[in-house]
Amino acid sequence: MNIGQASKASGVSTKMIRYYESIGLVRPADRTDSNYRSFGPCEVNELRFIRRARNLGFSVEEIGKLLSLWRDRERPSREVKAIAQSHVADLDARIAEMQAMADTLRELARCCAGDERPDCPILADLAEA
Amino acid sequence: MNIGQASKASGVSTKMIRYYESIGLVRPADRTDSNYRSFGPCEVNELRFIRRARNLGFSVEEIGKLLSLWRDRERPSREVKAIAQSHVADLDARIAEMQAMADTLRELARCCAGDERPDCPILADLAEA
DNA sequence: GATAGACCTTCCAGTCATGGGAAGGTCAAG
DNA sequence: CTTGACCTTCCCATGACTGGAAGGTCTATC
Repeated sequence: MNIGQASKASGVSTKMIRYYESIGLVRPADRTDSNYRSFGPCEVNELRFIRRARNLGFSVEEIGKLLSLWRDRERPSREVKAIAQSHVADLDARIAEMQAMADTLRELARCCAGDERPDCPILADLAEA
Repeated sequence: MNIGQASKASGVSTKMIRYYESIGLVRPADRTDSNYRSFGPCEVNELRFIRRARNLGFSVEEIGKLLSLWRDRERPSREVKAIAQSHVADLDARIAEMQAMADTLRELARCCAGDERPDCPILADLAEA
């Protein structure tokens, strides 16, 4: 399986596969005689794992930890849960922050006529708040 | 007023003031004989405006539009409202995305014993979903 | 007037995860 | 044997910053 096929099978772009290898997130792939990367089902599974973790918003650093726990059949689930929970806390904090922004802006927009007149509470707020 | 004082008065770091100037978000500041930037109350107000807009999550590009509308006393509030509403929609979309991630992870973590045993629904999900 | 240290200047590099593209090697089908 | 679809490495760009080096300037004190 070359990199293009591994990409299709895993849903990770070829660019990203090379990048993950370059930063050490995955082990360097085997090479064919002509220096092409060669992937087996095991490597493709790892790439899929990475893609799913990215879809859940984990950083590459967190994924590194999750991967090594995944590879370790003796890992305590406690460690995985801790990473997940800290990530959830992180997500929640960012959600709350953005929610506050959206609420403020919605309120300002609600008070804005939104017509041809220049009076605008949104700009007034940005200028003087 | 030199850049350090303008920074304190506006809450925008000196690095950022220079950056905003370099990308053309604000007009190049006047210079003293010794080539120091010189700011008046008007420029400081613009910087404050920018800081508040950033706090509401507007991108630099959006802030550029807001600034030029702010400078234009004849602007129709419609245009400002449109920018604000499109930004709110953007925020809402990102919030929904992160909320979905957080919900999924919370559910997975809830099902994870989080003890010394290796069985972990979080890793199982990442590996097989 | 010398010196210290707190400013200022420009420029260059790094962050994070990713995409784009150039220059060149390899492979399979026609 | 050519074509075109792969692959390789390399560097560059993104957005919105932060950090630092090298060097000029200002102000206060000795």
